[in-house]
Formats: sequence, C-alpha cells, structure tokens
Amino acid sequence: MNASARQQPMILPNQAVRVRIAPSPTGFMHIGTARTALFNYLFAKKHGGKFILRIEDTDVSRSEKKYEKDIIDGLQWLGINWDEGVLINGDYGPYRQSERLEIYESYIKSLLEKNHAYYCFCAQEELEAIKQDQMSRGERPHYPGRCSNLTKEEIQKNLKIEKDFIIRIRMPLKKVSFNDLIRGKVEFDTELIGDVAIAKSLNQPLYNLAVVIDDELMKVSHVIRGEEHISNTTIQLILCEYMEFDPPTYAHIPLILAQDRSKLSKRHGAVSVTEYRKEGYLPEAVVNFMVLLGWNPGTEQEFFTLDELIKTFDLLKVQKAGAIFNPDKLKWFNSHYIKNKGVKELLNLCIPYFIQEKILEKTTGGFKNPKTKELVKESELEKIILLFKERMRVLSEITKLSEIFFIDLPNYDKNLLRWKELDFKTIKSNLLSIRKALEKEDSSYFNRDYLSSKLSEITKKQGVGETLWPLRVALSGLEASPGPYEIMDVIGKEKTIRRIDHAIDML
RNA sequence: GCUCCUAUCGUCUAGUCUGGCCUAGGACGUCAGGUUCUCAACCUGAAAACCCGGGUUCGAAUCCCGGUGGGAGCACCA
Repeated sequence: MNASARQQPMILPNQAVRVRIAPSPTGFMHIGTARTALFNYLFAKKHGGKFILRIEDTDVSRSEKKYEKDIIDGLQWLGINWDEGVLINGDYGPYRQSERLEIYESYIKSLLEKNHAYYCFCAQEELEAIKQDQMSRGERPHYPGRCSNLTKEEIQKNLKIEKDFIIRIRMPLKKVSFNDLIRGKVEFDTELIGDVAIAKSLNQPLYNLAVVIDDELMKVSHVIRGEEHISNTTIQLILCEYMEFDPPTYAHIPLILAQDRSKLSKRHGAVSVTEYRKEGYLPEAVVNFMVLLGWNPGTEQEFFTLDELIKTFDLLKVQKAGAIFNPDKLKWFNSHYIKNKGVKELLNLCIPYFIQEKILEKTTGGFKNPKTKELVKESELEKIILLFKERMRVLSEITKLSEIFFIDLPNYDKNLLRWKELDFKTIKSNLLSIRKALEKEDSSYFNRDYLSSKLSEITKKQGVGETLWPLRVALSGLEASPGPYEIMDVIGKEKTIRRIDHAIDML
C-alpha cells in the first residue's frame, strides 16, 4: 500500500454521504460492532451526512428480537444516534431485512432470468465432501459448478419434484479490484471464490445479496465495516455489476484483537457493550476508548467528547493493522470520566448498584438500609460518593468500597489496630484520649475540617501515625480506606464513639 | 493449505507520503521517589520499540528489493 493510494477523494462529487451500521441480531452487541457504528456515525456527522441503522435478520433461525433490542439500547446508551433506521424510519425503509423479502425476490428472479445466477440442487453432504477433498489437495474450497449448466428441462423437473435447492451466482473469471479508503487498491481473483450461494430461495437472500441490494436502495455512499469483510467485497462488486448498481466506496477498518492477537470473541471475556454497561463503565469512556483503537487525531489530545470527535475524526487516519483491546486503558478512561462527574449525577448512577446489592432499599421518602433498618439520607450518600469518586474505576465497585458505611460494627483482627511496632497499651490510651475529646463535641459539629483541627493537638502529641492509624482502623476495620476524619464526617458522632469503644474493648 | 490484509516500547499510537529537526514523542501499564496514618488521587523520574537482511543516499523508522512474523477470509452465518 502506498500513500498516494490513500489520497482518493473521500466524498464522491455530488453525492450525499450516507453510511450505515448493519448488525445481525444473533448475539449481544459486540464491542467491535459498536466501534464500527461509531466510525460510521462520526464520518456521517463530519460530512453532514446520514447514519442509518439497518437490521440484517435474514437468518431467521439465528436472529432474535432480544438481540435487536440489545443493539438498539447499546447504541442509544453510547449516544450513537441514527438518522434513519429501525424505530426512526425514513424514506428508504423498511430497515429490517426480514421486512424486505419481496424486494429481494424481484432481484433474485431477474438475476436468474439474465442467467447471472442459477439453481443448484446439490446435496449439502455432497458439497461438504467435495470441500474436504479440495482442502486436502491444498486448494481453496469452492463450488465446482456442477449445476451451472443444467438445462431448462432439468431445472423444471427438479423444481417440480420439490428437490431442495439454493441459488448461486455465476461468477465470471476475472480480477476484481477496488479502492479501499483505508487500504488503497485491493485486488482479488474471482476464480478462487467460485459460484457462491446468494439465496436460499426466491425470497430468502443470503448476506452478500441482501447487503448489495439494500445499500443500493438506501443510497448508501460509503461502506465502512470490519476487515473481515474484505474478501466479501469481490462478490458484492460482481453482484453490483450484474444488477447495474453503482457500488459504494469501501473502507475496511482493522479488527479489535484480544490479548493473544486473535479476533476478539466471547472466549476472551467481556465483549458485549451490555456487559461493560452493567459493570459500570460510562458511555463517554467506552466511546473515547473505542475511537482510539485504530484511530488517533495526530495530536496529543486523549479525551474527546462526541462533538469534538465529529470535528476531529478523519477516516484516512485510521490504522491498517488490528488493535489489541486493552482493558486497563478502558478503566483508566472510565475513572477519568467518573472523577469529572458531579456528585448528584454520580450518585444517581451508583444507586442501582446499591439496590442490586441490597445495601439500600427504596422507601417512600428516600432510602433505607435493609440490615439496620435506618433511613439513609441523600446528603449522607453524597458524602460517600465524594469519598470514592477518585477511588473507583467502575461504578459497580462502589458497593464493596463503601461497605463500611452500611454496617453496624466493622469486623477485623485486633492486630490490625497496630501502627508499626506500637504496643496495645499505647494504642488503647491513644484511642481513649481521642474518644474523650470527641465526647465533648456537639454532634452537629461533626464534620471533617472541624474534627481535624480539633484533634490536631492530640494527634501531634501522641504522634500522627500512632493516633490516626488505630483510629482509622477502629472506624473502618480495613487496612486501606478513606481517612478517619472523612469517615467520622459520614457516620456521625454516635457511631464514631461506638466503633472506637468496640476497638478499645478488643484491646 | 490457498487468497487477501498487515508490521514503531508489553499495549494504544506520533513520526513514514514530502529522507536530515528522531540521541524516535505521547498515553495506559510497570518500577522508583515525593505527598501521606493506610489506600486512592496527584506530582517527579526511570526502564521499555523502529521485524530481519540487503540496496539507494553524505544521511533511512521514513525510499527500493528480498525474507520473516502476525491477522482475517475460504458456509445453504453475517
């Protein structure tokens, strides 16, 4: 590939940009599909074009409504909104292939009439055997063309006895090339492909046929899709030729790879957008992360809003090699966006996790702790959120992190109260003096800054680590937690004293 | 196996078209230090790459040739 090949005109003259994402609802939306959708969306918006969502559900046995819903929900959640397509409609619908069957039928008939396609009555098992044989001889497996020259009578006879058939394209022998926006000139020899199947019956098109017809009818100008479709392009180009369609401009984007460099799939863990959403990733983070897999603006900017991306995105700067999915970087983006959220918004995002883990229960006025039966004020929850804003990488972590605020007394080994080599006697007396000082304070003054200044003298006298470590452990029961003043601020005077007493009792 | 695509730190990448500003820049991660009662956050620093071999040139990550590695596709799935 040379650079000059990439300097193709991006937009054909006098042609409106119309792109699409065409997922098949056979599984939860893959992160790769989401990224392809994003690239299409950005390209459309950048060029003032339209972005279409088309559902490719021609395979009835594998398609399910719940997956279609997942795809729709996922795109909406990410903020990748389509201008035309399912749910929205438009001038070129319907946008579900299963609702376009009669459209395909006329094209299939016409291909048959023009002898560009033919009926094939070969049995599947037979074909499978041929394929195995070809593979063993080191050939690329392809249909040998046995039914390509059946007479009209033979065909009629077979149809009459209702012999199973499929429809194959009559592949011309030639070299087919196209100019890929990302890869430059790509060339294939049709001989290696053979007469592939394009329909299961007159109104059951297969993928290659259906895409071509829909892209034509929906006036799709640019097909931006995953690299795995490069070899399909040849078949689609021939179909365009046969049906006298003007083919779209192609751009094949690199794949998202797993750690082992193979195509990212379910066996590698979470691959669906829904999974990330459930775990508590923010859509901003997912979008920001995805766009940088295989593309970058050439500047050192790392954080982008969708609007900034629309301005900056450039298809020609998309990488050609696959990009490994790096979960650490996704988390890093996520924690960045969490840190930049307002408390109220963040709280609302976290509440479902509290409820799911049965830490909070909805009541008429607000929330209640189902274990202690206490009411939990929103202001208290906000304080908690504030404490963990910089500590959580994904929202679901909030429940585990904030556990100590929803229990009666922490449970821990008394050795944890030990600061360095300090003996239990000193620890006990240090805690006692703190307790004494706190006892005098009015509970309404129990906030972090006030307490910190009030206790600073004792702390200095007894030693900072010598005082604060046991105090913090007494309050949290944890080796790592927010600071003692912060905890006291949240739990208030009464609970603070109780937890300190609990520690003293243990010693 | 065959066809196509592809190649800069462990990972995402800048730089390649238009050779010198590259003793190769940034980010994630890792490590060390600072801050600090702990953790996180934050700050500072470090280690870390031009796939290999030839050629062209005063000069190559960048241009040319030849290897090698990696990936995808090869369905009556999409």
